Amino acid sequence: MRASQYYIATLKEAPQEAELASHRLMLRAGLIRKLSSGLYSWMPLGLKVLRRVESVVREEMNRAGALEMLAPPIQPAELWQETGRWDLYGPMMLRIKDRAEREFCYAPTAEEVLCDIVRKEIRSYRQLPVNFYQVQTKFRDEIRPRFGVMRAREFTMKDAYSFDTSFENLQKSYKAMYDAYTRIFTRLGLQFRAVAADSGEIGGTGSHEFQVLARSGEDAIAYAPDSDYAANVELAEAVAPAGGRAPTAQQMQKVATPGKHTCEAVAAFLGIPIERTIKSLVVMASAEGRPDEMVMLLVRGDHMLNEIKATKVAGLKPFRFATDAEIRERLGAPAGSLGPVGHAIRIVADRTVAAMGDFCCGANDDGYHLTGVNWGRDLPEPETVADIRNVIAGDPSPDGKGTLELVRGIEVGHVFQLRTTYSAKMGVTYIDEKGETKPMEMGCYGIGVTRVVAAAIEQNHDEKGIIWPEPMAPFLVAIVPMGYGRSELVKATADKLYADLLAEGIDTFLDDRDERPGVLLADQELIGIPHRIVVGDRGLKEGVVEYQHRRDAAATKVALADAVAHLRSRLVHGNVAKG
RNA sequence: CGGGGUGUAGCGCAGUCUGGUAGCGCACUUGCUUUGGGAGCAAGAUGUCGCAGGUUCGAAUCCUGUCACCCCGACCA
Repeated sequence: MRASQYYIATLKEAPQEAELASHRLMLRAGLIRKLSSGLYSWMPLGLKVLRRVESVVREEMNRAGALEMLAPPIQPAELWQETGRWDLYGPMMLRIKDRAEREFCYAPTAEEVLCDIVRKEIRSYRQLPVNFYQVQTKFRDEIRPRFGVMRAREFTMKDAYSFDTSFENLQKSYKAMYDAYTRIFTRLGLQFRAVAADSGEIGGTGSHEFQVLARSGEDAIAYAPDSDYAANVELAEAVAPAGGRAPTAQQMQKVATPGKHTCEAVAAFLGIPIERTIKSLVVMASAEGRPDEMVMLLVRGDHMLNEIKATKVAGLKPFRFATDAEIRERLGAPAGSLGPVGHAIRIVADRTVAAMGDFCCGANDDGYHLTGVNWGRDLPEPETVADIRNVIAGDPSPDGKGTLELVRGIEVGHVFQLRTTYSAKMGVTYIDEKGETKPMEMGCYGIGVTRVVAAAIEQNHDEKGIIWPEPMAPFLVAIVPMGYGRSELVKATADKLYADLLAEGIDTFLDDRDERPGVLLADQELIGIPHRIVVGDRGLKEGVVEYQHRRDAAATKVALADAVAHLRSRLVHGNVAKG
């Protein structure tokens, strides 16, 4: 492609709304433009990147035996009512009505539609397994869209749905998708990790997320460097401390802690390690049909409550944090001075807390804390002991191999074993060898295609701009002539090289714009085409052009005659294709 | 939804406190010069100052309301 026939939409300065590096660079490089909150247009250059990502995804999905199809993004309410998700999905779902006042939604996902297709189409075990996928626009009316296409409301998702005759076969399909995802993200040149995940509202049993590692990631991942354990912090198990309960050495004492309302402040004030303090969080649980019950959750002072884990404790689904007024009324003290001693509300202690001795907690008296507190002596043993905290770096790995480290990640893919959650509700059945009707075992598998683009930039950029991994680069090679409009020799050489590279099947960009060299080079670095050839009179005098990879610190001279061969040797195998 | 912030030319911003008829840089148009790291000179075009109402002789500026967008928290590919 020649720049003069293309649309280069680079910006010197990014619009002020963009904070994150990938968002700024996508706007500056002219890949996307915002239409409205969470809605983005993909400009020609950006779309080219998106299409390249899609093509890798398609190739690997097809290779794994999945079949591409396409379902409408607008779906009738009735299907969603069958699974109950019309009500469950809430405001995230964009609902619309047609002229006859019939209700529809813009699909946030497509389990129902695929179930509907399969229940109508597939009758026999002989037709199974099947795995249908599509690359389709989804809409989720996010509470807070942000970071450009990273968390947009409208986005492109590759979603796949597998149907099997048994759990065992589902696991095979699941494994095939897991492996396909691994190949996809590997091929795209991303640093990522597959991690065990919470399956969330979508339901089902097993689930893994594919997380691109990036400091700016919204998710926290725990992994064990000494093993292959990796899990989202939402899920990562905090194991009970080894060695059991700490021995008792102190008497319980009430001490004044004026104005100290956080564990950190209390620990510093009393001169004790924060690991000896306990944080008391008060929630209101509203289990079915019963009035709200106040429950106190205890985690160690330096630990964080994990709300997802806490929700899994019996009787706590759902819960909300108690208001200050509720707390004062029942416990007679404000939130910063609470503790489990001396009242009758239900206590849920984190495993670590249950193993503590001589600890420090609030005295339920403003300005006072208790020290030297011990379970069984100063207060009853906790009613419930559970894992309700986030793991922290240094915690033992749940698989017993070494300790955990934490990194941040961007979730670009998610695979689920749905089992028969949907198929049972929607009557997605088949007839087995014995003539019996059974629900199909279902799996679903998503990749945020548009998010992959943002995540790749997040992981591959420098102060000058984007550095595309070759498999998703909009072009593989950029020819930057110094004085295309002034030097016949430069023009002729650049044109010839351009033609030669195209003839080799190498998707090449020739920047033939009548701009100053600084502009061309700066744009080039911003756009991030991986390989660059500078053609100038200066080099041509010696019969050379300059080659530089976007990651190289400096250019190297290459004889003009060898330029094409040189590039071919630098390109990653398999990436040569006409664009 | 709670907390914070911003809306002035395509983009980045000043002007608002202290009302007086809208400005800077980049980009854009024309011409000349320049040309290996975001050019120089000259001339030019571009604004319902987010929207609505109010106060005032006069409002970008003060008041009231409203909308949009962004950032921090709960949701997700």
